[in-house]
Amino acid sequence: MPKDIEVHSSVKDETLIAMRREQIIKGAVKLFKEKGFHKATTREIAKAAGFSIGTLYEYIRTKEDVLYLVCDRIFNEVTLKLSPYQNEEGTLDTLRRAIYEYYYLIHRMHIEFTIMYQETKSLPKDTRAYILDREYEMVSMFAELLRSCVASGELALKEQYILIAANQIVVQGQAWAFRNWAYKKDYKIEQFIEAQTELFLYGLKGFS
Amino acid sequence: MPKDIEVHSSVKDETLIAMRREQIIKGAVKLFKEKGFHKATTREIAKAAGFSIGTLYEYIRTKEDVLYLVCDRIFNEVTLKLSPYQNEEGTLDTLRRAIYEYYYLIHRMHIEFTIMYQETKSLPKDTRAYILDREYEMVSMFAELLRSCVASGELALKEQYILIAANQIVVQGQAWAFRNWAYKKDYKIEQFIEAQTELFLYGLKGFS
Amino acid sequence: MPKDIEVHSSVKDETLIAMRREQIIKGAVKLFKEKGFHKATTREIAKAAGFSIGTLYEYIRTKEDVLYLVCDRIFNEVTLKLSPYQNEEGTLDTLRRAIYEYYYLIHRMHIEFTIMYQETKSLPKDTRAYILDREYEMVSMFAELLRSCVASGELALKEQYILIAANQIVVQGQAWAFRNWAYKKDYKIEQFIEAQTELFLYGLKGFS
Amino acid sequence: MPKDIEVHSSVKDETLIAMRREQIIKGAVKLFKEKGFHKATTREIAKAAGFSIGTLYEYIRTKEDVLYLVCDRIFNEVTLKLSPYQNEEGTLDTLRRAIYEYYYLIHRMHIEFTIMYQETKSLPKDTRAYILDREYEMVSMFAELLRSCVASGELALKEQYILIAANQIVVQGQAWAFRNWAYKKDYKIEQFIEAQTELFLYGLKGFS
DNA sequence: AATGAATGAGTTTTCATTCAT
DNA sequence: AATGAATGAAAACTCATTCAT
Repeated sequence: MPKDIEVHSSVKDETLIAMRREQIIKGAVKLFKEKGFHKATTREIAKAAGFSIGTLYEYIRTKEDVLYLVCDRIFNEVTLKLSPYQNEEGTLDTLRRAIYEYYYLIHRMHIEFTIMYQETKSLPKDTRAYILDREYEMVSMFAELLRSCVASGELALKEQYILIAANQIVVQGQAWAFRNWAYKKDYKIEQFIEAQTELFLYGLKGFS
Repeated sequence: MPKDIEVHSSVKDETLIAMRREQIIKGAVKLFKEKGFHKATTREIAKAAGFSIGTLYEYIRTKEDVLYLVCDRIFNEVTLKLSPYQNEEGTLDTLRRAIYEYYYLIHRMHIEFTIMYQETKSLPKDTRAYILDREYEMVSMFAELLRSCVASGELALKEQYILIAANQIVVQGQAWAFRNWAYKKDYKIEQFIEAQTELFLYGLKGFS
Repeated sequence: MPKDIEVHSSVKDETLIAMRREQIIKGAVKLFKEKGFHKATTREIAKAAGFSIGTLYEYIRTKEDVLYLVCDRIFNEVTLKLSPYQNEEGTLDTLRRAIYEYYYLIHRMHIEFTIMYQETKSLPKDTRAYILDREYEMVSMFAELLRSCVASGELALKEQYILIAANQIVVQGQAWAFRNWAYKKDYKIEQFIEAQTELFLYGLKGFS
Repeated sequence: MPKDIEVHSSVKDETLIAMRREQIIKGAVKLFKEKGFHKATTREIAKAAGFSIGTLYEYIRTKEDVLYLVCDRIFNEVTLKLSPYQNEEGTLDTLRRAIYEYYYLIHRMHIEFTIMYQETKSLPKDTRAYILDREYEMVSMFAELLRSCVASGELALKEQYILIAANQIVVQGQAWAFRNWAYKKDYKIEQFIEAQTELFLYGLKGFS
C-alpha cells in the first residue's frame, strides 16, 4: 500500500485537523462539481468549507492540497469497500459481488470520481504519482481476485492477461462516472452493472 | 453528423487560415502534452506555433478555441479512419479490423486523445456539446457495425446491449491513451489490441 | 433623490472602505487631471491611492467604478452646499447667493468638475443614467428656487421657461470649469460670478 | 485666423486626399457617435470609411488625426456660416440672426459638436491648442458683433463684459448639443433658440 | 495606391498566498 | 486558532501601427 502523503498543517490538534479537513473535502467536492478545480477559487473553497481564507490555509499548504485531499478520500472509500473481498475464496461469485460493490460505489460517488479523473493532471508530480499508485492498488485488488479464481480453477486466464482484464473492470466502472452522459438515457445503474458483468465474463459471443 | 462550429478569424485568406491553424494545432498539442491546457499560456501557444501573440489572435477568438481546434482535428481523423468500415458487410472480421484501426489510431495520436479527454470540460458549453456529439457519433459507428453483425447472423446481441458494447469498445480504446501508464510496462499496442479484442469477443470464460 | 449605486467591495469593514475610497478618489482626481481617465492605468490609480493594484481591486470592481466614485463625490458636495437654499424664502437675494455658492464650489473643485463633464460618457449605461439623474437634480434645485421667486412675486417667469433658465445657471457654472482657458486670462472668479449673475438677471439690455 | 495644422499623407494626388478624407470624416462621425472616439478602433474607422486599414494610414498618421479632421471640419462649417454676419452693421437684429444661425447649425450638427466637446482632451497638445484657437475665433466673431452693436448704440455693454457675453452665447449653443438630454423632452430647437435669445437679451427681470 | 497580415507593448483583472491582528 | 486585508505576479486579450506584396 502506497505511503500516505502528509498534507502539512500549522495546527497541532489532530482531532481539529480531521474535522476541518472533513469540512474542506465536503465543500470542495460540491464546488468542484459545479465549476471544476481550476475555476474554483480558494476563497470559494474556504467559504464552502464554512470558514475564512486564512483558516483554510492553516490546514493546507496549497490549493492543490485540497484536490489531493479529495482524491485521497475517494481511494480510502474504495479500498475500504473492496478489501473484504481480498480474503474471500476465489470464485466467480466473489468476483461478481466485488464488481457489483465497486460499480455501485462509483455510482454513489460519481461526482467525486469524475472530479478525480478530470483533475488528476492538475496535481503536482509527486502527488500525482501517489494517486496513480493508489489507482494501481485498485487494479491489483481485482487482479488478485482474478488470480485466485484461476487458482481455484474457476477461470482459465493466462497470467499475462490478468492485468488487462483487471484494468478493464476498473476502467468500465469509471466510465459510468465520467461518461455518464453516454449511458444515463438508456441504462439504470443495475442494468449497467449486469450488462457489463455479463459482457465481461462471457464476451460478445457468449452474451445474449 | 454534427454541424461544425466555426472558429472566427479576422484573416480572409482561407489557405492562410488553414496553414496557420495547422501550426497552432501542432504547437498546442506539443505544449498541452507537456503542461496541460490550463498551464499553457497563450503567449506560449503563439510561440510554439511560431508567431506572435497578436498573430495568434488573428486566427482564434479565445484560448478555448485552440482547445477546440485540437479536439476537432482528432475527431476528423477518427471519422476519416473509421468511415470505410461503415459500408462493409457485417462480419466479425470487419469488426475486428475496425477495432484494430481505431485502437491503432488512438495509439498514434495518444497525446492528442489524452489532451481531449482531460480538457474537454474546459470548453465552453456549446463547444463541449459539439464534442460530445462527435463522441456519440464514434460510438454510433461501432453500434452500427455491431447491428450489422447481428443482422448477418454473426452475432446474437440484444438491441438493448448494443450501446453498452459499443461504448465499451470506445472506452477501452481511450483507456490506452489516458491510462497508458497502467499498460505500457506490460503490453505493446499489438498485444493490447489483441487481448482487448479477444476479451471483448469471447469474455473471461471463453478467453484463454 | 436618485438611489445610490453600490460599488461592490470584497472588504467588510465599512470604515476601512470609506477610508480607502477616500484615498482612491484623491489619487484618481489628481491623476485624471493630468492625463484623463482613459490614459490613466489602473496600476497608476492604485499607486496614486497609495496601495497595490490588488488592494485597489478589493475596493472597486472595475476601472469605471473609480470614475463613478469621483463623480458621486462631486454631486454629494454640490447637493450638500445647495440644499440649505431650498428652504429659504424665494427672493432674488437667495437666488444670488445660491448661484454664488454653486459657482464658487465649481471654482474650488474645477478639476473634479472638468473630469466629470469630460468623462461621463465613459461610464457604463446604468451609472451614466444615475449621473444624469443627479445632474437633473441639480437643475431642479435651481428650478425650485426660481419657482419660489415667481411665487413670491420677485420674478415673473412663465413656467415653460423655468427649466431653460435653471439649465442656463447650471451650464454657465460648469463652463467656468471646462472652459476655464477661455476665461482665466480676463476674469477672476468673483468677476465671473458677478458678471454672469447680472447678465442672467438683467440681460444684455438691462446690463450695463 | 489660426494657422491650419497639416495632417501628413503619403499620397500625392490632392484631389484624392480630399476625397478620402471626406470618407474618413463621414465614417468616423457615425462611428464616434455610436461608441465614442476611444472605443472606436482604427480598423472600424477604416471600414466605416469604406477602405482597408492600410489605406487609412495612407491618409493619416495617427488615430488622433482622425479626431482632428472631424473637429476641423466642424469649425470650418461654423466659420463659413457666421462670417457673413461679420460684415453686417451692428444691430440687435443682426445679432439675433447670427445667434439663430449658429444655434441652428449646432442643432443640425449636434452629433459632430458633441463628439468635439467630449473628445477634445484626447487630442495631442498641439492639436488641442489649435482647436482652442478656433473655438476662440468663434467667440471672437460674436464678440465683434456685440462690439459693433455697442458702436452703433444699440447696446450699452462695457468692454470688460463683452467676452463673458460672447462666451455665454457660444456655450449655451453648445449646451443644446452636449446636454440635449436635458432639453429635448421640454423644448423644440425653435423654442430653445427663442427662449435663450430673449433670456440673453433681456435677462430674467425683463423676460416674461 | 491599396491591401491586410503581422507585430508586441500595454491594459485590465484575477487569485493564490501571506501575515499582522 | 481564526480572521481577512494586502499583495503582486501572471494571464488573456486588444489594437495602433507597420510593411511586404
